[in-house]
Amino acid sequence: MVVSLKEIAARAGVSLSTVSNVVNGYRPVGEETRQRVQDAIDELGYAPNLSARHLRSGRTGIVALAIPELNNPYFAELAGAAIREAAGLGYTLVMEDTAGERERELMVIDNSRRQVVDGLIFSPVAVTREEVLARDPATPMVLIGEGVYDVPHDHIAIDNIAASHVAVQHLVSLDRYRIAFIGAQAGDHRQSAHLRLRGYREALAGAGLPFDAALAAPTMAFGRADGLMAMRDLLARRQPPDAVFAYNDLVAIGAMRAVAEAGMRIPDDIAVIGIDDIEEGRFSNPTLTTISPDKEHIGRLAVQALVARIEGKPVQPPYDIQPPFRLVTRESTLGGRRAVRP
Amino acid sequence: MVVSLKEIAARAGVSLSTVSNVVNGYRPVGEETRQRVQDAIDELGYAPNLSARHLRSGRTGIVALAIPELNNPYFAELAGAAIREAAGLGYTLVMEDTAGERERELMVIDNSRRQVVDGLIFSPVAVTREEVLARDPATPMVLIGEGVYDVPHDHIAIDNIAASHVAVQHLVSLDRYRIAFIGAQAGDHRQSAHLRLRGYREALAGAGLPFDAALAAPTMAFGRADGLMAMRDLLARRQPPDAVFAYNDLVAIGAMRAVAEAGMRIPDDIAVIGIDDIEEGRFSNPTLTTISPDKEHIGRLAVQALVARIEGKPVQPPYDIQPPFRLVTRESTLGGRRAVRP
DNA sequence: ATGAAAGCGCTAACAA
DNA sequence: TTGTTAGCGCTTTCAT
Repeated sequence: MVVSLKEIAARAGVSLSTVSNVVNGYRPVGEETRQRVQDAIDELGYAPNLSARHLRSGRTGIVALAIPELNNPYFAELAGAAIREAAGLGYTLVMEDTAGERERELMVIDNSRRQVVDGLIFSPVAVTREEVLARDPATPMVLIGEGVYDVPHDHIAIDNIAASHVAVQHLVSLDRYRIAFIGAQAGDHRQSAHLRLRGYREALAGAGLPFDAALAAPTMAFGRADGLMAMRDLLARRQPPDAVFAYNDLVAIGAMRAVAEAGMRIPDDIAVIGIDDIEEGRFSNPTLTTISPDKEHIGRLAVQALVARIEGKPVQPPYDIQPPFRLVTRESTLGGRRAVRP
Repeated sequence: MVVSLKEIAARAGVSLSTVSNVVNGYRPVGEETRQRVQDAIDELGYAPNLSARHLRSGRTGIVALAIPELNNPYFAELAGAAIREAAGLGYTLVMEDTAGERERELMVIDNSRRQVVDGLIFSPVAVTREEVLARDPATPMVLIGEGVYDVPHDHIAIDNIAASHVAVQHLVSLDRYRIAFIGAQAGDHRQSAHLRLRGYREALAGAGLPFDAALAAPTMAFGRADGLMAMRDLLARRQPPDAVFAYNDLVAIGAMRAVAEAGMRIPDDIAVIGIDDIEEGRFSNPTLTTISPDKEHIGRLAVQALVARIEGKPVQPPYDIQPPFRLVTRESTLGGRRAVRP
């Protein structure tokens, strides 16, 4: 049996608006009245009808998280944090999988379609800067990860260049000199592939190492299969690399698989490092050295920033937050030391 | 600018209900009128207000998928299929992560909380049969995976016993005789752990092998870390197993990690098989033999069954569907044959 | 401090 | 085939 304000009002012998006020605290209510209403609510088990509330107030209490691949554990882990934070702030988070396709991304940012969410956290892949600018800004949006830059939206992403520096420097510190990068992207979208490539080149230069275009392997996408294929190519070269910096952990895991297939050893023959610190890399053979962004932090921050916009907190210029990250060394670069606790 | 039915009606010179009818097709509309209305809709960019529609019709067009762990790639992959199917049927799917906690599961099945979803797809872990029965059946629910049995709800899950038979028989066919099972559950919840254990025992018996309780390792949960720990214990035994059947792929991967840590070889010393066929197992070292349920199928079926209930299709007794599965052999049981395509 | 009442945008029953 | 209208449950303005 569904209970509405009306039943509560009747039971407590007060008007609709009084009940509404005890529920929402929009205006003060006398202590004795409040108690009576509260009792009625508890007894009858009232819960507000969100659609009605929305129809009247214009808010749905729903925020969306649009990501390119639910399959990518990085996003799955991030989503977990975002869902929890949203729930804590009284919002429901719904996930949309854009598959990284421009079409679906456009659908997602064009919220006017159905005014069903109060805000959007979006990890863009294929969409252009112009398309983002053209968007109706009525519902707030915060960008995570891949950046579409120079756009009036909050943006949360690690410092890709700095992260790449750390990764490459780690490899250099291991006396590796033919360091490959897997995930060099061709097109001008997927900014972070660019940034990571740039960081890679800068770090090489900083270490006095030459940049060899043959070692910067482009991929179609950024999954395990892409890493596998790129690494096979690299290994087929006359001079294979002695280390690999992968765009992300998934690519790194694919690359490690290719090395194993080829009967070579990690890290003895080839050291491997990724970015993301997905759980998978803590249990792979060998375990994967990686750059670990604080996913929990990113998820919470994204939701907080979005909710702040939705609720019209003092209008700030768009944030551009770079959450912390750290190097986590494991077997794929440090070798034989078997970890006791992964 | 948000456009409502009223604007369309005005622009097309017809009444509200006519516009509503061309949008929803509830009653026929004259061809010429329809065209005029459609033009207005296209020009003005009308999209229905879902909250208003819901308030009136009692339907939100939202279905929930409640799973114990977003982090488990099995569920992530399943969710992808479910989201697509839901979208195809005109529903939005929202995900809830129960973390396998009884509290959160109870929240989820008690939809009266806020009548915000039309139906629920639920993968129960901790909740009891009685708690499911006590639920207000007003909004339909379909159960997937872990079963709470003898309950009036559609249920979709592979035949756990048959799957376990196939797994164990595969190991037996490899001349393994000390076959361990990791994931034997103590409590009476998590039915499928029971069923898989039972299938394991039956298959051993069928092969004329003794059941050794020391080889049926219980775990706290079913993640990589659980498999790792259980396998370490198993390896510390005087007589370690020569094969392992793991509750799922995640557990299997943890177990494989423990074997690697111990400096033993897979499958030479120990063969490993899991259930789920998550992508991770196609790229692990070694690649993981597994029982592959048709996740796409499960996801679609669950949504279809739910939507059928929601839309009040001819009332059938609850389905109990067992989607197909198949054995996928890889290196963790077949050894050295390096796959060319994983 | 409380109540009455006007809609939010839509669907569906009732009329024509 | 089309139009009119009564709410769905709630928030919020205007009275009291």
